[in-house]
Amino acid sequence: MAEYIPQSTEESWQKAWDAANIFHAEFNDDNPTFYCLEMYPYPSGKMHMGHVRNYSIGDAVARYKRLMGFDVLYPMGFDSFGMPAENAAIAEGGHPHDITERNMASITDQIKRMGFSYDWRRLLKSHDPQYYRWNQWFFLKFLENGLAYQEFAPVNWCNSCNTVLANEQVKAGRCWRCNGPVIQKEMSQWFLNITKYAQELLDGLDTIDFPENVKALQQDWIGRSEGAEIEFSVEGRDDKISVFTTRPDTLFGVTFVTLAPEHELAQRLVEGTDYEKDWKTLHDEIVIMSEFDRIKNMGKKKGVPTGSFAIHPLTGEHVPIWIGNFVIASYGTGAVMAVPGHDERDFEFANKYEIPIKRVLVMTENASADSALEAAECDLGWMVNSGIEGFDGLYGSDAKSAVCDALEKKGLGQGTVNWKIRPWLISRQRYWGTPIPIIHCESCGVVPVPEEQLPVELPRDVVFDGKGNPLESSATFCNVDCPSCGKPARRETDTMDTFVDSSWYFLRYTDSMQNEMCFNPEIANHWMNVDFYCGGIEHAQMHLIYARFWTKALRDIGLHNIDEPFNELLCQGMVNKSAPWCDSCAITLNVSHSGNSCPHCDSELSERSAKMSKSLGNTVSPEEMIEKYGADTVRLFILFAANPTAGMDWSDSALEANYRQMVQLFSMPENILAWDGDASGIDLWMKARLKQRCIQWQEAMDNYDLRGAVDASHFDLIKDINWYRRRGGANSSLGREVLEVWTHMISIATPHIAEDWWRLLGHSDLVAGRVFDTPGPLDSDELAALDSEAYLRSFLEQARKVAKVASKHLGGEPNSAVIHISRPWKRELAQSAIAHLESGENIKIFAKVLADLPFAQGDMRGEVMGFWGKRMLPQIFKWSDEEKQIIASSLDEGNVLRVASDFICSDLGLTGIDIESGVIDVGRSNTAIPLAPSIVYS
RNA sequence: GCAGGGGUAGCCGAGUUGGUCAAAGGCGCCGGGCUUAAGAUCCGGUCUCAAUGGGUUCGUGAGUUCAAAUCUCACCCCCUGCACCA
Repeated sequence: MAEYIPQSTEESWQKAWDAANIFHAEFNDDNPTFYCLEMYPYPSGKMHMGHVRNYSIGDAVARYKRLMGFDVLYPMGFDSFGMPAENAAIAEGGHPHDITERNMASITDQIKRMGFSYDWRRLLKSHDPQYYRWNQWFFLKFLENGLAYQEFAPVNWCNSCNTVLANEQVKAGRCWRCNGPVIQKEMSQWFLNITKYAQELLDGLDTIDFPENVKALQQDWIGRSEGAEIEFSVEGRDDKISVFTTRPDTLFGVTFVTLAPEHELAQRLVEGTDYEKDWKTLHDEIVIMSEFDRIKNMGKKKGVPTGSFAIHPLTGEHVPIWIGNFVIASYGTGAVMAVPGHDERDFEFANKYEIPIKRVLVMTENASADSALEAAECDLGWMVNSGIEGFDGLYGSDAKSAVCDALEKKGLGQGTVNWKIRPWLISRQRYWGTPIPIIHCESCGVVPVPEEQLPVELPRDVVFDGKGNPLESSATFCNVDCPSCGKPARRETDTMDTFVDSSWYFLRYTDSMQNEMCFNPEIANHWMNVDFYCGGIEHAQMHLIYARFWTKALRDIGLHNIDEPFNELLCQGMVNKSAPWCDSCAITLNVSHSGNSCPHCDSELSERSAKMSKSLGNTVSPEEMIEKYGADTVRLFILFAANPTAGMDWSDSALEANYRQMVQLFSMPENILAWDGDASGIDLWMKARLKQRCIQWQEAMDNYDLRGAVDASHFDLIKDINWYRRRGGANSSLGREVLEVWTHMISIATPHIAEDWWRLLGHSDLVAGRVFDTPGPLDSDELAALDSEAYLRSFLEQARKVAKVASKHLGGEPNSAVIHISRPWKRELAQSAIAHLESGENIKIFAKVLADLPFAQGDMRGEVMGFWGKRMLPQIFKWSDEEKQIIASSLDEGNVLRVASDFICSDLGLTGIDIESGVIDVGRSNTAIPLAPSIVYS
């Protein structure tokens, strides 16, 4: 028998696929399309298990859709700009370009070894000038329509990366990439006004199939809050203070106004007064802090008075103006109307500085307006103490809009919506990214690079010394003539955030084999949007928001007509492996501590599953695993070990088990093709079972339940074949039929072995390039065959249980049995009860119906009625739909067992069985009920 | 605090339109067949008891129902994100 040696066959099948061009996606207007995409990977030098899992999932989906007759677009490429390559260039010398190309070549080899069905012709790489020129082109378009702009602003600055960061790239006050501290710095920067699309980004979430948690993350990030912008004038000055609040209904409770220390008015209010010194102290303390540290320190509320007063827009009251450390300049207007009676933070602040607290809401209707406030009452309530006619008694949104209306009439405020999402800062002071196509001219100012001069390419004559922006070291790059006036000018040296690259790559894939335009709108519209997008949850807010924004922005400059780039998003779970865990320190340790005690507290270590990571040392190299077991085994393990969205634990023993499964599968065609029998009674069952498994497999795949699909194709069918053989089946032509269908089913998860099978079946084409002619639905004969076999199997299971008990009583192994099928009236009873139930009647009145049935008359009445109440009533509900259907069907229990009696005897080790059915008087064996005959051994 | 997702047998994990559920499948473990033998494979078992039956199980407690892993309420715990956000 041939041996399973995937190492020697897999690569040749990969070459065969390649040579046959079967993964090339072509534009056919009439065919149904499917766009399957995995998140644009950064080309590190090595493929890791996360990649393997991601692509194994995507590839199975792509192959499935191809089998089902779709034109499948399934491309691959590299998000190849970014700081790791530049940092490597600084650390080890060399150039980011060369390092990137080297890494790409090596990871590409590894990806190809897995046999994924990509259309490699469409390969993208961000650092290709033919790619990033379009980033520049889009930027110019955005500049034209005002979506891109430059602003001098305080920004997040990462010292170790030497660049600014977008807000969402700052995690817990630290750089998302290097984890270094982030400080605030004022710089002139380029922004894209993503806030213009905030509402659409929020609404769009309802139209796409993203997981709930991703939707929640995006909603949080977009951060819509509805409220009012209200203007307070300042006593004795022309200045106005504009505040944003979500609670205009509490406006009458304002007892002070608070400004951010760096609010431009703050300084002017205190200048030259006694209050200036205190303000200066607070201000200086605040401005050096990162936003994160400020928020962290908000627990310690600090404030200084200004000595000035603001004028309440509706009542005209004068309230003091304070400066507080808890107000952030960049959020809203940098000023807060403080309502201590109904806001916890203001309550605390007012108490600390002895500012009056006023009740303007009550929490129950008609409650006393004078009751004391023990704490801030922050829920919605009924307005009281408004001091102006027409507000008291209003609640919730009525209260809010009444206040907004009043403000609007006076021109001092209006209802408005505030967003947490802020303009996207795209400037980066690094080399390895898309140069921003701008020229700074002393006389003309900021001049866009003319379109025909694109791309602005990255220069090679650059010094990577880790000091400042390397682009500034290139004279050839920086010195340029102004396109407008021709005088010497200087190029912008900022490059774009690399999230720009991944914001439209999926559009480029649809038409990446030309350099005339970014993509042809007709072609993009044909393939888009992405039907199935698979990747990690870590991109839930950055990439997945930017890409949605970019898609809408390109739509609005007329490049396509797609609203949302991704339809179904699947976030694959982590790949974990156990690592030492200290329960008392609550930390996971590097695997080098395995078997030792905790290095911190010396207590005993246990094991816990943790995300594979270099720092824990619990990684598994895909390369080694492929080398050892072959790509198909790794793929099978990955898909079978857990559902795509669940975390999965790496297990060497489970991997070995899957390898054995592959070995077994490999031998299947040879075994089956050696069958030399003729048609037999069990053939119908085998045919039906094959159809059933195929349906199960299709349903699972349609729901992206890859585990369920693999279960049917790689595990269940083997068991079915075994059963068929046990039941005497060996029909050679049926065997071939099974294999033909089965090969298609295994080809999506383990494509190489599927080709082995296909070749053994005598085909000269490739199964990977086929459309699957599925066996279709089950007919009634096939359903009956499934029923009778299911009945037989459950009978055997029961008979074995009983045999155990019986041998105790008999004092030895039984050698024969009498099987009593339930008496005919019991089946009739069951049938009428099921019919009764299914007609929608209440089961409780069935006893009356029963009393009129023919078999419940005379002497039998007592027994029948008793049996109904005690035994049959609960049983009716225990039967499955399938079993109920069998009972209602024409299945003849006695006949099924009689036909199979030889098989039953050999299976139970009996010399003979006697089957009694249709018998009225069965003596002591009256426990039999439909589908559960009684068995008496002797 | 708010939001989203979870808690199922030794472990992993399916199952949540109430009855198909003592609960799929995998791993582990045990027994048997095959084999000179090992591995692989095949068959069976794997909550519990006085066992063709009964008892007790699906985070905890209560409730609805003829019937609850599944529905309702409260609580506990875990993961993820947001957070003195105006």
